Amino acid sequence: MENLPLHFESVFTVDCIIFGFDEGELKILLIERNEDPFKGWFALPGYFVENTESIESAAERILYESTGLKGIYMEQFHTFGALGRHPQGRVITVAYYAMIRLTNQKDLKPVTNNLAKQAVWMPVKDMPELAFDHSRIFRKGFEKIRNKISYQPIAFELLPEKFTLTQLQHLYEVILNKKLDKRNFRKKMLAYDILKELDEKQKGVSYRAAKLYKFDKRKYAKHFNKELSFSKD
Amino acid sequence: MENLPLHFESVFTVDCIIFGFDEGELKILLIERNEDPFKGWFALPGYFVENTESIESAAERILYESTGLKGIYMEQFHTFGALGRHPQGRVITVAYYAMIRLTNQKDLKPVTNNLAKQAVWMPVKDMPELAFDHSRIFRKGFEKIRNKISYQPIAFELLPEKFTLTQLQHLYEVILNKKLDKRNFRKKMLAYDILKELDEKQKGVSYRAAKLYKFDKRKYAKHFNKELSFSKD
DNA sequence: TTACTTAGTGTAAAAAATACACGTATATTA
DNA sequence: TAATATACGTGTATTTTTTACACTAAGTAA
Repeated sequence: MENLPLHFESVFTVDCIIFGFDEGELKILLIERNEDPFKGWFALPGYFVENTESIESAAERILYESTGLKGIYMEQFHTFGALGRHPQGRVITVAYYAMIRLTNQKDLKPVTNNLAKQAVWMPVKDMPELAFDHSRIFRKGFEKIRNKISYQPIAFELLPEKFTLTQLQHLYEVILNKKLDKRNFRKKMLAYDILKELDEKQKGVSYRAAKLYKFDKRKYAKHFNKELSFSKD
Repeated sequence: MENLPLHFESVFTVDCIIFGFDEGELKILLIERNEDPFKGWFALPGYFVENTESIESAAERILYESTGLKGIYMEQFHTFGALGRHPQGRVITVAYYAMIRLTNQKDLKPVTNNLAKQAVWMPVKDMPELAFDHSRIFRKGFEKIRNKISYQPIAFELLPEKFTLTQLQHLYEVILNKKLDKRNFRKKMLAYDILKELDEKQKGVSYRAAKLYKFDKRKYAKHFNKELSFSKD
């Protein structure tokens, strides 16, 4: 640390768009701020990055502290550093998105701490205006995902481990905000060859039960030449 | 600036991959470092971001200081913040790429200053190992471009203002690193409807001269719903 | 005028995306 | 146990996009 010109230092943070899918709705995790500035406003979960951790570690830590979850698909999508985005001074923010499985929502206890009065799962369609420039960050991240999902199936982490093709289609429809054709959707999804058909059917529905499928990471990696995991910076 | 927890400050910089296309080769601008660490190594042009400028401004400034050019297509593509990427301490780097027109290369005087002994246009195919983790940054940026160009025509800034379709095809071939079919390439490129055919032919060739075309920003914006310019963070 | 070099062009085949409808299985209820 | 209601699961024809492929035309140079 001897030669670095320290007068160039800036405060910087990680903010996270944490997506969940519950009751047929796409939701994101927001905290309600308990401190000025923007006291009482909703904001993306975020935190300062320590000088002893990588940015990914910081993002993982925030995800963990916000949801108690680890090992989640997470992707850095943009860094925001406009002047004036924080009223108290220059702050650089690296933004990530993550997708998590909301089925055991009971296990997920959104944080309450001195900064956050409460944390809530907010349906994307009901999003209020957020603190700082977080609305803008959200829009940019959401657009990225919408874009990406069109050519790369990345949404499985949002579903329960076992899911039906109809559930998967509903998820796509919510993210893309349009109706999809059932037969074409299934054809295309199966053609990706990344799903494993199970010998099991869904339970507890009052109509013909659908087959369950699992996401197959091995096949995914084979076809998309990518691991579904953190990238190392 | 009153309440920000300053002990979270980090040093951070912008690095730039500046592409040029010259003599049928894709090149990037590198500086040869004149200072430790990595004295004598080649590195991406980069600099510290001041607390009084946005990240984009810093990137523009670096581009200007490295090449004397302004108003160039530039895109942020990733932020690198691994521990240990700088031997003297924690440094966060926001990476951009830019594409510039190398035809008036005489006007471009790569910087010489105390940090940089010299600046050179290095053919991508001859890239040496770079200082810090710059090789990795370069690979990531190059991959992004290669990816993007496949579905969005962004390479015009590399060509002279007026160019032939064959020149454009050569550029694509160099970036994608594969031969393309002439008829299919032209068909597809013209179908984008972003080129303006000029009433003019190339000069000074010892064979049949080809028609010249111009990139049409208006049409581009119309089709891709995007301005070819800086985004404001 | 001839030789040389690149420009410029079309069509057929294959692959991918889209549009579209009905019989089947299961649970519920009358 | 029969009727009803609900979502399941499937195939084909059409259109669009992508790919493969080769020759004549124009201009320069000798």
